[in-house]
Amino acid sequence: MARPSNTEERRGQIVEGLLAVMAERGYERATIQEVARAAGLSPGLVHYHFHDKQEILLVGVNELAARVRARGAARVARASGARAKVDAFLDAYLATGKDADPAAVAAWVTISAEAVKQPEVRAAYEKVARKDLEQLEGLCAEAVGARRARSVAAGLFAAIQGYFVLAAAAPGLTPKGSAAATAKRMAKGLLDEPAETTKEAL
Amino acid sequence: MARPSNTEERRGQIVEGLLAVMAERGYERATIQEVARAAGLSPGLVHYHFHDKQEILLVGVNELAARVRARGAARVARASGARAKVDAFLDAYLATGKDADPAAVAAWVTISAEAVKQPEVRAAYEKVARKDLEQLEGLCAEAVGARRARSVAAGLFAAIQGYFVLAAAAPGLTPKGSAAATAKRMAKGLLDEPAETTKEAL
Amino acid sequence: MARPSNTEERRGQIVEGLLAVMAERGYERATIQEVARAAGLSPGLVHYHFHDKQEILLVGVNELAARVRARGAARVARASGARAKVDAFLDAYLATGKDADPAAVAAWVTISAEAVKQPEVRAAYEKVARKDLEQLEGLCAEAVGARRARSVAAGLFAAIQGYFVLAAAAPGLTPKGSAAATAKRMAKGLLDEPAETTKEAL
Amino acid sequence: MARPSNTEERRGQIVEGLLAVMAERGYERATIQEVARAAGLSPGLVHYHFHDKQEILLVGVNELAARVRARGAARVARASGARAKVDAFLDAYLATGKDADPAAVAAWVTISAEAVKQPEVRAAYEKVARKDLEQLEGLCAEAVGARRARSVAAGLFAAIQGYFVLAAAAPGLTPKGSAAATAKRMAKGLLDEPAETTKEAL
DNA sequence: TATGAATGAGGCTTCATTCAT
DNA sequence: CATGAATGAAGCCTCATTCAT
Repeated sequence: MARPSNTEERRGQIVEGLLAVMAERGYERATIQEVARAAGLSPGLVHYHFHDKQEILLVGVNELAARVRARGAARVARASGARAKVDAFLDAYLATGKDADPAAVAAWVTISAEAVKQPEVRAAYEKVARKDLEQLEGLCAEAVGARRARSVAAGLFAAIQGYFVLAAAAPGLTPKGSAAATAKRMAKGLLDEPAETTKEAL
Repeated sequence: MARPSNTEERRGQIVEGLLAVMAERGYERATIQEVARAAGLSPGLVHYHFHDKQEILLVGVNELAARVRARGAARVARASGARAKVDAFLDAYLATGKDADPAAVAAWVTISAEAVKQPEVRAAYEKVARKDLEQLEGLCAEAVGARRARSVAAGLFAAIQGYFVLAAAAPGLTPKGSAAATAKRMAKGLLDEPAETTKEAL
Repeated sequence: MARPSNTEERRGQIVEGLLAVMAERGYERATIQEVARAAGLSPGLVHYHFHDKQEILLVGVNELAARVRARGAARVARASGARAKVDAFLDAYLATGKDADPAAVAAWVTISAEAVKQPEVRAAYEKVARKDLEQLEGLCAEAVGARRARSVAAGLFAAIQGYFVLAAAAPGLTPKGSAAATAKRMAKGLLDEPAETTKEAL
Repeated sequence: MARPSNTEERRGQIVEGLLAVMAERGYERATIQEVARAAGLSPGLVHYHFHDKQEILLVGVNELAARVRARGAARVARASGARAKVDAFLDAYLATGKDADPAAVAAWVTISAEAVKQPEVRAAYEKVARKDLEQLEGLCAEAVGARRARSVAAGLFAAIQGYFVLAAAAPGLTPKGSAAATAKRMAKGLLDEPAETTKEAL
């Protein structure tokens, strides 16, 4: 008698719809109409499953983070040794070729910009970013000690975010395919650096 | 006797107004009304001096780039030696303290996101980014040769952009004041690296 | 074997739900969803038992009237003497303390306003109001004669409606607990007044 | 060069438009489109001069109150003697014939109902009602002393509000033209009543 | 040049009602 | 009878842009 709920499926569709539209139009210009069309649903239904547009975005932030995180976890698990794990992490985030997901990168950059203005988005963004950053920090700490791991991980994480921005906002500006390799060389430089040098730099 | 044109002054005011409002509301939500108010002008005057809103943004992209470039040029000029010049460049972009300009950073991150969607903005963004990147590449080439300079400069430039994003979108996530120091250590690692290692990485 | 119909019970629940929600949100803002929730039913069921939202309201008008009328009838029956019966009537409508029903008063005021715009509601409102008014008129006629009873009853009835409005729309404006006493004093003045004065007033 | 502001004129037109539409459709159903049409303006202009629909209503509350208050003040000023002033007050509010304003009464009843639900409207409603009530209380106090004036004035004020409701929501229910006369007889009864009776009633 | 009112398209959101299950 | 998802029509509000003065 009672209908089986399909809410989770619908919510998933809608979130995917927003991420897809957002990747090419941005958040503000991703109209509910378009999101609904991308999801294959009627516009009214979007607001049946979500309170407002922002709520879709907040779920999207977590969805996007979960996606790359899954890939990262798998790669890191397969690697052995602290340095290798850091490299695996960087490879996962800066994947090219078939693992690359330009739409996801574009959506992520859009989300970053929304985080600048919308406190709720900022909180969600910061939360997932913090989780990823802390994982990277943990990997770095194995190689370089907890004290230095903080800034090293932050630097590598910043490089990742920056590669995202440049890939989405200025394609053709950076050499294709060099991101992961360069990031790994950055990691090598930061992690192999003798301690005394570090002190000077600080 | 025609009164002297104040168009350039007005245009400057308007661009500053947009950048200021955009830093906290984003581009889409920066209304012409607010921009005009921030500029101390009337709304109608905005469209007298600019064809449309996007035109203000395009000028803003260049204005923002020019600002940091001026600081960068001054610092680089004062430095001597290839490595020192690269460090000066990084210091200029990742300045903290009195030289820091959080509003400009927020506006820049917003512009990056607009560049993802608006071709005209992307073109303008890419142009100014390319100019900065090429300058950095030139500095790196002095230390490491033209062949490797491309990817090294791109990596460092990405790190800068990433630090911008994190500063604006997730303040408190990265250690305060570590950006410039870490970036310089990245540069050191990339530029001092023996050539053979590079080959392997590639 | 068909299960026994629970239609009347369900209709009653739904009407109560509407009155409850209407008391704090008004008719237009009382959504079917909320009404259903307040009734402990599913939204779809509401339109199974009622053709549309207005039909619920029309039943609600009568329900609300019946409630106070029951109390009035009981009190009036216990009183003896024309004046005492009028007082009992006023006491019933302007009850305070445990007999007071602020939600019902708020709902009633809302209904009055709906009656201004919706002809069907006006008809229902007018019908139940007329019935109450005629009862009061009958009581007054015992004391003052049919000729004068009409306007006297109307005045007292107006005072009741006015106390309702003020209680719901401007709580704190009128002295607490004075309504019934003052209304009874009004009744005394109107009913004991010598005939000749009346003529002048008319 | 600077355009002369016509904001006050426009705001007035819009408020009149809302009151007019509200009188026959109620507040919720008075769409901005209709209000604009009634005011002879474009819909967009309404939100140029008012932040939102509620703001128009709040101004309308005061406008409506000011209107009747002006008439009341004039009548009361012309009367001499405490009792005559109270009668003048009642005549002003319960005017019939050419002084009657059925649309204003309908709008006022609608406002009362809105006051039940919207706190901001309630505050505005309470404020203007309090002012009128206090004036009436002052007039009553001259006749009956401050102690009793409070409840007497409240009772008469309630009767006025009740006559409004009945006139708007159930026209034809109360005898035409009897309101002012009956209210004045109520006033006579309440104000001439010997003190000892009052004590008992209290 | 300058002002500020005016326009109108378009987006988000709400919600009564319907309907498949 | 019952559920809850689905629909689609409005409505409020925003805002870039235009224009009379």
